[in-house]
Amino acid sequence: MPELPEVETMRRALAAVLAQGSRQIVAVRHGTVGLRRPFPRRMSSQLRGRTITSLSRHGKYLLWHCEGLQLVNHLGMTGTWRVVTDGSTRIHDHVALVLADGRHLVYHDPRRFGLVDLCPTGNGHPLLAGLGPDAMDQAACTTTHLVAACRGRRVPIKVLLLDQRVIAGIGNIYANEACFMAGIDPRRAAGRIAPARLARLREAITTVLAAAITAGGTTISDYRNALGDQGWFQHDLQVYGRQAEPCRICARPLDHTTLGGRVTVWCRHCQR
DNA sequence: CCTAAGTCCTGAGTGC
DNA sequence: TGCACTCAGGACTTAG
Repeated sequence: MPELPEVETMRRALAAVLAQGSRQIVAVRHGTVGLRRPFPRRMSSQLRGRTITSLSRHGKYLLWHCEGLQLVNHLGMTGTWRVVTDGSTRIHDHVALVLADGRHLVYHDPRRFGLVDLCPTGNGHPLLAGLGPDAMDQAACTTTHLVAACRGRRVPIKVLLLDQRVIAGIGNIYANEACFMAGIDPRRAAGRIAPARLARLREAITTVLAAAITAGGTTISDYRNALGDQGWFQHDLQVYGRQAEPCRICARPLDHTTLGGRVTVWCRHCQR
C-alpha cells in the first residue's frame, strides 16, 4: 500500500471506519518481533483510553492523532490495516488497536518494512522533520520549490523525485508515470532540465497522483486493501510494469533500465 | 532462481 | 589534506 495515493486511500477508508463507531482505544496489542524498528516502549499504556480524533497524512506517513499523542505510521512495502470484528488474527499481524465497541484495527505487514511509533503532538517526529512538502500540497510543493531542488543536481530526475526530502509521497510507480506524462527522460540530470519543463513535471505529479487517488490507488498482483476494495489505477498505468510493451502514444516498445536501484520504464521517443 | 509499492546505512567520489 | 556533500549499491524481509 505504499505510495501517496495508496496511503491516502487507506487514510480515507480508516477515517470512514472511525466515523461509524467508537474512536476510543481501550487496549493495544502487539507482537514482540517489531517492524523496521522495535515498537515504542509502553505503547499500550500510552494509548489506552485515548480517542482517535483525526487521521492525517504527510507523504507516505499516516498520522493518527490521539489527544496529545501522535501515532506515526509508515506502511513500508506491504503494510495494511483491516477491521476485525471477531478477534481473529493472521500471520504477520503486528498491532491491534482495540476500540471501545469491540472492533480491532489490525496492522498487517509481511515484510515488516513498515513503522509504528509514538510522539507528542506538536513535537514533530524526527522521521517527519526531514521530509519535503507533501506532493499534493499545492501551496508548498510549487514549481519554484522543484526548480530550486534540481539546481546543480546531477542525479537523474526520476531518482530526485524518489527523494522524500525533496518531495514527500512519490514512489517508484508514480515517479515513472510522472516523467512519462511530462515527456521527460527519467535519466536526465535534474539540474539540466529547463524550468518550464519542470513546471510541466510538477503539473504531471499532481495530475497522476490525483487520478490514482480517485481510482483508489494501484493494486499489484492480487494484493487487497482489506478495509475496502482493491485499487484500480493499475489499468491506467502508462509505463510502470510495461517494459517492452508498446508506448500508448507512439506504439514503439518501451525501454527499461535501473536508476537508483529501481526499475525505470520510459519511451525513448516520447520522453526527452 | 528471480522480483517487488521503501528506507537507511556505508563507502567511494567530487568540489571547494 | 580535510570537510561537506552527492551518489551508487547493498541490507533488511517475505511471498509468489
